[in-house]
Order: sequence, then C-alpha cells, then structure tokens
Amino acid sequence: MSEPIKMIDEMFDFDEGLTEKQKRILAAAIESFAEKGYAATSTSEIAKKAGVAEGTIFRHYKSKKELLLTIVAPMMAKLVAPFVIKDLNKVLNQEYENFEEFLKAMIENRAKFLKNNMPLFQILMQEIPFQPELKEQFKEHIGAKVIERFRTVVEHYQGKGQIIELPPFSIIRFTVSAIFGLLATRYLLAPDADWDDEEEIQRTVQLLMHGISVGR
Amino acid sequence: MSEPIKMIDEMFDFDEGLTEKQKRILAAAIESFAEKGYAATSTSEIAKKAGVAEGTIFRHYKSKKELLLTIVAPMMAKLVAPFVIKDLNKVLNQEYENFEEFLKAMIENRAKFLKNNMPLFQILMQEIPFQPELKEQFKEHIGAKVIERFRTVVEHYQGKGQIIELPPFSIIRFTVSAIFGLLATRYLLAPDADWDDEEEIQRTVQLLMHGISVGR
Amino acid sequence: MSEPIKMIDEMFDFDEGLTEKQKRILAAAIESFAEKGYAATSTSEIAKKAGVAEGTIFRHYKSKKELLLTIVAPMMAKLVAPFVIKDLNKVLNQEYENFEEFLKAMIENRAKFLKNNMPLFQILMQEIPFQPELKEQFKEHIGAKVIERFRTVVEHYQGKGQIIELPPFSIIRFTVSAIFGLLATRYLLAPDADWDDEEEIQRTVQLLMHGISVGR
Amino acid sequence: MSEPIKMIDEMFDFDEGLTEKQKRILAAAIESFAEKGYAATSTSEIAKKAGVAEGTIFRHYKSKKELLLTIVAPMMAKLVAPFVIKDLNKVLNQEYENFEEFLKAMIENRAKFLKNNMPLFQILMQEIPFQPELKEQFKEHIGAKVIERFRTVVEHYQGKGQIIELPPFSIIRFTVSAIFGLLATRYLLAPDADWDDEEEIQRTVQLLMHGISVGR
DNA sequence: GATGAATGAGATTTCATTCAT
DNA sequence: AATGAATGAAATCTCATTCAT
Repeated sequence: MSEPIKMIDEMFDFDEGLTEKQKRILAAAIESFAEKGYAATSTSEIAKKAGVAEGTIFRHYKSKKELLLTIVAPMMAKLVAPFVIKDLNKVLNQEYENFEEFLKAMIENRAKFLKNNMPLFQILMQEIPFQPELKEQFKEHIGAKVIERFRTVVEHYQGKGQIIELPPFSIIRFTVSAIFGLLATRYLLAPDADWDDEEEIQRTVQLLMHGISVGR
Repeated sequence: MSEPIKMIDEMFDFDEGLTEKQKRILAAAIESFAEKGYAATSTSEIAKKAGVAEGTIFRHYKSKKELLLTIVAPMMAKLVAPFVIKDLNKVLNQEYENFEEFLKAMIENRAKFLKNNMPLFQILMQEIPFQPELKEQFKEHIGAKVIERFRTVVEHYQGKGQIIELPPFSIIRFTVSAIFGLLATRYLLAPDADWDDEEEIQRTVQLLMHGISVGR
Repeated sequence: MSEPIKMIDEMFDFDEGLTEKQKRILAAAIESFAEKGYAATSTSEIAKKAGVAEGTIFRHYKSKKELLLTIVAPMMAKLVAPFVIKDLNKVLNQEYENFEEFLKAMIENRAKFLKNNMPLFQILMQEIPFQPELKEQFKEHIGAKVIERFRTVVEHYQGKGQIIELPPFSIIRFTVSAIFGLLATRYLLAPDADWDDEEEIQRTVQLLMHGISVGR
Repeated sequence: MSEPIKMIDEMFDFDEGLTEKQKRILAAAIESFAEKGYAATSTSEIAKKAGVAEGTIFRHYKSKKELLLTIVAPMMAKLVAPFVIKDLNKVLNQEYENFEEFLKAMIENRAKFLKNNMPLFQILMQEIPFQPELKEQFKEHIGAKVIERFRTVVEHYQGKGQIIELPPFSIIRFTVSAIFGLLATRYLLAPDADWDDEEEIQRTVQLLMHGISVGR
C-alpha cells in the first residue's frame, strides 16, 4: 500500500491539504477501479481497503463519480504536460537535432511516466468512453492542444526536409499509434514478458522512420 | 432498430433458431452495453428497450453475464477469422504478390467488418480487461493463433526479401498498431470527420512500408 | 389493517389495477405518514408494516416522494369535489332554499368525508407547506376553483338579500374558518371528547348566521 | 440575516448569555425549520447557514431535538401570554367596556405578535403533532389555562347580557376559529395579497358579533 | 414461452453525534 | 470555546434473479 501512496503524493502534490485518510481512500480507489472497473467497484469495498468508514469517503467526495473525476482529471493533464508550450520550445529551439531524436526522447519520457502511473492510465482509458465529462476534457486537451502542438513539430521538421510531405494529421496518427501500441503492449497486454525496453524503443523509432520494407 | 437487428442476423446467422424477441433482446443489449458499459447497464433497461418483460431475458440467458458472453464471443471469432488456415493459404499461395498488397487487402477487409460491427467491437474492447473468460479467449485466439499466423506471413515475406530483418514480433506489433490506430481513429475517435477512406488506407500502407522520413 | 384497506378502495377506486400488496403499502404509508410525518417515516418501516420487501415499494413508486404524492393528490381532488360545477348547480337551482340550509348540508357532507379520511387529511395538511407540488395543486384547486365557486354562491344569496353586503372574500374566509375550526377541533384536537355532532353543527351554523352577540 | 437575529433577541431576551454564534445558530435553525420542517433539516445545513462548524451546534445543544425545543418552547409561552392572570385582569376590571372592544384589542395584539414571529409560529404548528413534549406543553397551556381563562371572559360578558347564551366552549371555538382563520390567511396563505389590516380586523369582529345574515 | 410482481442483497448516500486537536 | 474530520447506523434506492400465473 505504501507504493500507491507515494504515487498519490506525486500525482496530487499540488493538493497539499490531503489527510492521511484521504490518501488511503485515493490509493484504494485507484487500485480497485483499475482492477475491476469503476462501475463494478463498490464504495464499501474502497472503504474497507482504505481502512476507513464508508461515510468518510463521502465526507471528502460528494459522490462516487466525483471521486473518479478527482482521480482521473489530473492524470489527463499530466499525460499531455510535455506538449505544453514550455516543454515544447525545447524542440523548436533545436534542442533535438532531428525528429528521430525527438521521438526517442519523447517515447522514453512518456514510457517512464506511464510505468509509474499505469493504474491511473488504465482507469482513464476505461472510463473515457462512458463519462461525458472526461470525454469533454479529453477532446479539449488532446484534440485541441496536443494535436495542434504536435502539428507544429511535424511541420517544423517537414520544413527542414526531414519528414515526408504527407498531411501532418496522417503522420501524427501514424506516429501516435506506433507509440501507443508499443506502450500498451509493454504495460497492458504483456507486462510480464521479457522486454529489453531500450532496444524495443530503438526498433520502434527505426520502424517509424523507415518502415518495414527492405530499404534501399 | 431495424439496423442492429440486421446486424444480429449476420453475426448470429449460425443460430438460426433466434426468436424475434431474442433478436430484440440482443440488439437492445448491444446498444446499451456499447453506450454505457456492461456493468452500468441494467437488465430492466434492456428489457424495456427490447420491448419484452424482464423475465423474458432470463428465459433465454441464464444470467446477465451469459448474455454478454453470447454477444461478445462470436465477435471475437469473426474478428480474427481471416487468419484461420483457409483464408491464410491464399496469402501463402501467392494470392498476394507482395506484403504491401496483402496489407492493403487486409486493412480494407477488416475496416469493412468493423464498420458493420462497431458496437460489438466496442463492447469487446471495454470488457476484455474485466471478464476473465474473455481475457482467456482473447489470449488463446489472438495471442496464440493470430500472432502465430501473422508471424508465418511475416517470415514468408522476409524470406522473399521484402520485409526488413527485425524480430517478427516487433514487426507485427508495429503493423497491428498502425492498423488499429487507423481504425480506432476512423470509427471511434472521429467518426464524424471527413474521411477519404481509400486514400487514408493508402497512406497508412505507404507509411508502414517506408516510414515517415524522407526516403531516398 | 382491514379498515384502512377498505378506505384505500374508496379513495383509489378508479385505480382498479391495485395489487393486494400495493394496497397494503398504501395503507401502511398512510398510517405512518399521518402518525409520524412524511420525513420521519422510513420506507423500511412502511415495508415492514405492509409485510412486503422494501424493494416492492420502489417497484410501484419510483421514490418515496412519489408514494406521498400518489397518496395525497386524489385526496385533494375529493376534498373539493362538491364544488365542481355539477354539484354546485344544485345550489344555484334552488335546491337549497336559503344559505343556512346550504351551509348545514355542506358541513355535514364534508364532516362525513373527513371522518372517513382523517389520516389522509392530516397528511395533506402537514405536507402542503413543504411540498411545492402540493402547494401548487392546492393553489390551483382551492385558490382558483373553490373560492371562485364559493363566491358565486355567496353573491347568489347576497342577491337574494339573505347575506350581508360585505366583500365575498371576507365572508368566505369567515365561513370557511368556522367550518374548518369545527372539523379540526372535532377530529384532530379533541377526537375523544363527548360530541353531539348534530347539535354542534347546528350551533355553528347559528353562530355563523347571527354571530355571538345577543341579537335583537 | 440581521432581521431574524433581532427577533432572536426579543424572543430569547431572558437568556442574556447568548453568544453571537449561538444567536446565529438559532436564527439559522429557525429559518430552516420553518422552510423545510424539522425532520427534513440537517444539522450540517444549519451549521453552514450559521457559519459555524458542525460540532459547535452540539456544544450548545445536546441534540437536534433539544435545539428544536429551545426554539419552540418560549414561543408557546409568549403566544398565550396575554391570557395569564395579570393581563386578563384588565378585562375583568372593565378595562374593556364590551366584548367587541376586547376582541378587537386582542386580535390586534396577537396579529402584531405573529407578524414578528411567523417562522417560529410555523415551526410550532408543524411540530406540535409530532413532538410529544410539545403536545403535552400545548395541552397544558392552551387546553388547561387559556380555555379556562377565555371561558371566564365569555361568562363574564354573558353575565352582562352581551353574549348569547350558548355553551362557552362553542363560543370560544367559534371565536378562536375566526381569529385563527384570519391570521392564517393573512400571514400564511396569502401574505403577499393586498391587505387593509385595520379594515379586515374590523370586518372580522363585525362578523363575529353579528354573523353573516342580513341583520334586523 | 412470456409476463411482470416480488424479492432481498447490496449499492450509494445522508446525517446526528463524537472526539482529538 | 470552537473546529471539522471521522464515524457508523440507517435511509433511500437499484437490480439481477425467481416464480406464480
């Protein structure tokens, strides 16, 4: 249990006002939601796992739904944080010589992040389709901001003649799919398999850059 | 409502013994499960939507869970059908001259299939993580069979010198990610966007084959 | 318990579709609401008293509030029924020679009605201030219709020179107060006292007509 | 909020030891109890409205019930105060020449009182049927004392030949009904209507004295 | 086969009250 | 005195499932 609580601190660090019990509630909720899904997790179960009275949950969160949103909303923000202006400037300011390096850095960064926050990410993925609030936030954050920023990057490297001249949106979709597919396989589908993470990331970048056909 | 029922017929055609009411129950369940999730859908809701009495559902399906499995199990089979021996032989028997053509054909085929069965696919995706029976079936079908077959294909074209010499599993993951990403974006994330399906598939295949870097 | 159930039949006679259990629920709810008030009565208490499972209540009434309204709404209608056009015409068609006779008949009629429906009347009185829906209905029925009709009667007898020429509304208020005071005292405040009902109604009519001062 | 607090001071003046917070609690409780009823008002609601912590309420009042009684008990005493010996003697000592003047004075006095204490009066009316302690106090004060005193007055004026020779209890009931009906209509049913209070009281007294029939 | 009333276990939520600070 | 986190009992409500008709 001490592990999730540490993660809680990272994730909710801005909320310094968290009681010890509140943290235990969050940790328990995250664990259960990830394991059985939001709808199939009962608040009494969470209370028991957290070692608090059921009423205590509702003293801090008006409803079970609010508990879910409290858990999942900051995750969404952090997930796309590297795409906010500040971080992004590193790219545009030539911090990365070419798109390949940029890709590799980004994948490594997000892989580390997901590794530390798998349960939260699972909950997010599972619940987005069913919670209109989340869908809304997702569209706003990902759809509007991230894609926009990503496009800037792609166009930047297209301008430098490093990336093929296809519609940026197609390139983004293709790139994100490869990354997402890598991470999902690594952490969700086959977390127990033998992985050489470095190597697999390297291969993915290579495939992204040059495709699967035998080059010439 | 008549649309889903037609789909029901396609999907459950082998079960010719389906009553009109049974079809209505299946259609209603599919619609609700896809929209709100299995756990958040009540049987009484399904009954109302199907226009039958609550008890009638349980006359045909021993439990709510059985109803879910009835719905989702054939979907899984059909989803991977093209990878069973018979169809696959077409590939190996040179039906497709090169991997690129094979890819294109496969994507088009599966895209059509998903288009006709989106709600079922959604339910499958949502519930696999939570239903051990499904997880089991999925591993067996996809993990065991499909990957195995796909590997055969990859190795086949590697042997012909058309595909790069990386571990087949990495190539499969990369390829499947691109396809899955395309279809998910097309049918789940942005079903209402303006799409030139032909074109987008063409681009995806091109990217898969040659990557995003400016080739030479 | 058989007594309230008979009353239920009278009150809800139009709803022929009432299950035996539904009737028992209504009877139990009426008894408890009257005795302890709506807010202080729990649904589990009602279920126990009615001898049904708690869920059964909610199968028939979506919420506790709906149960209350189901009980109380028809009461309101019946309470003011004698003032609907048809009955009222008897008055205007000289069925009653003078206002005194009209008054006496009306009081006797409503007294009998209340006697048979005391608990319902109590609930109505108690809950009107707190339930906006009831307040609304009350205003519509009493405020709009009854007062209007009553005014017609008063003006009718004013025209015949039998009633003093004061504003009808003041006369109505005064008359209704006297009647309401009589009935409330008789059935709510001192139901166990020794009453000669005939006589007391007679006295009330006399006081209404001639006041308390020594006439001349 | 300052208004109710002023009223608190009037009502609870004898309890000089009231903290600012205590006053705020009382004011909040009165407001909520009157509006939603005792049972439907939560202590946390009162605390919020009063701007104090939940625990603070229980520091001053052992329980929610005690808070109610604290509020309502003095109201009952004040409501019937004019009927205690001292005030009553004014009547018997010919302070009022005739019953009519007495009536008018009394109505005016009680009307003013109610006007200043409507919420308290409402609470009293609503809760008497459900709180045995209140019922008891009410019977003792009203039933025993007030009626007794009122009977003395009535018999006094009957002796002087000013009031008709009917059973005093009937006369009291009739008179009180008229007064209560006037005040309830004025302050509860239609507080927003256009009222000429003077005039309406005058009319009520007239009707009480001479009835509604055309006198001779 | 079909119905829908009934169930009872359990889910979410409320709330008066206590208590450590 | 005051706070407000915590409690746990109880309240309202939901729902998969059964069963008599």
